[in-house]
Amino acid sequence: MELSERKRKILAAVVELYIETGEPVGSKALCDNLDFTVSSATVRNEMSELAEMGLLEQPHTSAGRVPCQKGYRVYIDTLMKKRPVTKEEQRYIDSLLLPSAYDPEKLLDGVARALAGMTKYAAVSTKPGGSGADIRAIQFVQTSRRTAMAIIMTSTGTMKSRVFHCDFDLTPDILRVFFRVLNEKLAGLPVATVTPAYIQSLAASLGEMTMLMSDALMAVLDVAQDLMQTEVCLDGEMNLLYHNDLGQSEIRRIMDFLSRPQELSRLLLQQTNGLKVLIGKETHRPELSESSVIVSRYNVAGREAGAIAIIGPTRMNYGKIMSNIEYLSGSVGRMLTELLDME
Amino acid sequence: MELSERKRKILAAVVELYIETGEPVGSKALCDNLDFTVSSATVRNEMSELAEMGLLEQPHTSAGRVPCQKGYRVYIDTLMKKRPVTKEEQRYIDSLLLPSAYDPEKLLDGVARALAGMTKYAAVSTKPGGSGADIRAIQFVQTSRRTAMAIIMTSTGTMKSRVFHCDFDLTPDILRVFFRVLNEKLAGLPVATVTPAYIQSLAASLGEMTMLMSDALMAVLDVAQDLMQTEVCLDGEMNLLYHNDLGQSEIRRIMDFLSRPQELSRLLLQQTNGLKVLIGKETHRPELSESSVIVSRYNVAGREAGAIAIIGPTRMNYGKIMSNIEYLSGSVGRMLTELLDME
DNA sequence: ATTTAGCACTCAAGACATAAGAGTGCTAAA
DNA sequence: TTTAGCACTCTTATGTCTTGAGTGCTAAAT
Repeated sequence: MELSERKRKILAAVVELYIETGEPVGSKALCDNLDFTVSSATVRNEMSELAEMGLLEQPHTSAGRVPCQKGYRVYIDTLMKKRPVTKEEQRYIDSLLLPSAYDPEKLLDGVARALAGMTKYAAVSTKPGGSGADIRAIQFVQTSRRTAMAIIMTSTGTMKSRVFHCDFDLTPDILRVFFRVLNEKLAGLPVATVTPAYIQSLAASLGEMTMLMSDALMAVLDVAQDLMQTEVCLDGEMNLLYHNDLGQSEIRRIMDFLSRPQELSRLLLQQTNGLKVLIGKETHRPELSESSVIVSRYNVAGREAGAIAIIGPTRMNYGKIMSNIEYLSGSVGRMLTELLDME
Repeated sequence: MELSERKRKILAAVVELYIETGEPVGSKALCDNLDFTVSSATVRNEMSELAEMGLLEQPHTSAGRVPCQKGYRVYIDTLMKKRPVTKEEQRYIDSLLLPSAYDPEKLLDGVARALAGMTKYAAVSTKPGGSGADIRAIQFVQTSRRTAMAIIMTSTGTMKSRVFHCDFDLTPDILRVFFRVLNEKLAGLPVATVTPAYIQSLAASLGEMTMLMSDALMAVLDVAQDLMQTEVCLDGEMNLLYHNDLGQSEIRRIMDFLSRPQELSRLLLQQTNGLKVLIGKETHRPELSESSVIVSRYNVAGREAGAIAIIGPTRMNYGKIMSNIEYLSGSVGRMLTELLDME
């Protein structure tokens, strides 16, 4: 069936009214919200056809219509007018990000917090993966008689550390050896190089020093693998509690999903193309079959580096939130790119 | 009124049965759970007196009795038999903590996670405060042309960092100056020494280097203040969603409280004396007036260093949880003390 | 060929009544 | 002091009725 201009307007009005009020919208209420005048009967006929087309649905016979997932999809793709971010919002966002502008680790924490605060939904951000980063330096600092901390700094300004324990007393000299050997061998290499196999072969090549260094090597391997893992920042999960279109069990399912960082980051990073909206089943995650995800990849130096997203009920103000996320992800990308360019 | 032996037994039985089932307990059901035989009428009389004394209450006229907060208090103080941790539980706890045994930062994350996993309530732990720690060393690592990272290591094995930006290009030589000057001035001092005033005076004493170092100084100050702040680790907040004696709004209030780390840590750290149970209003926090907090201070080298706690509904299995927390806090204290002794 | 008015129909939600069941409190006997 | 017995209370579940919102259909109007 064709989607006439009038149907499009009616669909848009239904979606917008429903998003605003949360109540199923009836033919009468809808009449008052159209920019042309027709009787409620006409609207009823149109709505009934929209329902047939699978764009609207009725909670029960004598209720108004509610957009179903396909309806939202059409609305977002072809009907919605994007509301640009206001100057105030821009200023607000910028002011939230500025304090951590020089630290990529903290920056993405800040992004998640800002996003959660602005949208009142659950917000996620992934840190720019270690995949592209090189090892800049490896530091060792003694923390007690037999323990020390290995710290890897990367070219992207990320830093990770791990405390490790040796079966012999450490001395500044030993630490210097750790430092010298490992920086000699690893500095400048991509983090991804440091695999268990690589460390193994490195250990083998050390001759009589192998024993001395094995704990340090394991620690460095650990840190490197930590660095390789995409880290996700989560904020505002409890915002979900305040939306009463999410039922108790619905909330639980979302929270369950949010508590699995690998799956979460996979969902976000398999998206592409900048801004994307996943409505309910489009997420292909049973836990999210009644919620929506708005995700935007951010680019660092022209390459997709990470993603930021919000998760909330299907009924949300897409226009506003999409523009917010888009602006935010642009800002983050720009900031990170600048950091990189400053090298 | 006196609390006769029989009343004590009845109170204990009511509390235990209620904790187990979650249903108000009636006189008849109670008869079957007493280690002596009396008629339900007798029990009724006793219960009615316990109610008068403010230890039990009735949700409504024709319902059984439910312990009220004072009732729980008496139960915990004088009636409850502590259930010692089983060997299995010990092994389980130990296995959870061992991986991060050498890293105080991660250890307390692990504790919160373990506690949340075992108890199915929301768990909190505070990291051993920087108050007692000395600065062991300050490292500087360049992260881009004009940014660098300042890292402070403390005597307790804690490490914090901050990226900062300078208005001039950094060189290895400049970083070496940062390193030399700041370690000379600050290494060995208690972290608490590094106040804004102290940094100010330090800056003043640097003569012509003041300009060069001001960004680095501010970063170090920032890190030091970060270190001084008690950090709290939170885990298992969403466990609360699964307890149906907590209503929607109740959960929200608790979550609200949990999201304010300063208040949370204050509540925990103002407790003393090892293990403590705060029932409802005893917390003196309106948000927690219907929940209980079980908190245990842990000692490092004989001094109260931090605290671990769980927060959940008033109706919880105090016996089991108290012994778990006690064991856990003992373990943590021991581990941290060992770390310290290894210096 | 559309659009509209009118009307019968459906269904959810609220109000109200009723019945069942759990548990108490009281009284009087043991 | 304890217990049996019984009346009483209050919740919860169930069922019925009513109301109102909103639809779908039909037939008239444009």
